[in-house]
Amino acid sequence: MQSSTLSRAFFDREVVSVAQGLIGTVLLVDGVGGVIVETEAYDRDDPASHSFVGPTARNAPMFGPPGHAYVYRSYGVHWCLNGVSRPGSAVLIRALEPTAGIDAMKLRRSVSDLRLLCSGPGRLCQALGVSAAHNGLALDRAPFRIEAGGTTDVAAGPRIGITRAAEVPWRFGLAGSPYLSRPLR
DNA sequence: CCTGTGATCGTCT
DNA sequence: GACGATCACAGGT
Repeated sequence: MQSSTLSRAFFDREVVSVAQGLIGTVLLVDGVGGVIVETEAYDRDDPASHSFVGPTARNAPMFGPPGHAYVYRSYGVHWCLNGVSRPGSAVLIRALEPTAGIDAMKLRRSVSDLRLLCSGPGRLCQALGVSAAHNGLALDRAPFRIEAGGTTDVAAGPRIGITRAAEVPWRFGLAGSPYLSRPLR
């Protein structure tokens, strides 16, 4: 029996609900990945969001159809993966609990500690091999796969690494998971 | 455990 | 020309 995968309709909802709902699902890229344990929501009218300034070349996927990937480069070094929700909104995937393709992830990251494999948006993209080549691709077909999971233990807190709207509690995580990029009290 | 800092480059001013 | 939705490492507590 195959696990059900998330449909486009899942992403065509209010972005905060999507961010919360992604916690506990399984994200795979070419079969490599794990359980999503940390996300952040970014909205169209959100000063911290890349979409706040309106459509640009970089944020174009955020204004495209729901259920697609928005991948951007962070600090000139790292890649970060988002799932696009309604126009101008997206969910940043911040951390996974590694479960599939662990050897491949260790090789890509040159790290053996499971807790350091996918605990951060840049780290998980490196572990899963996500790059600009994935920008704009649909999340419900290869190489992506997101399997429905679900959890009831979602905690919230302020988002990380932003300066504007820093107090908005749109960071979500699996409470107590050792795979969070940072504790979520 | 915690804080500070350099790396590095695309994007927008 | 400035600034990041980050990471790794160094050093002090």
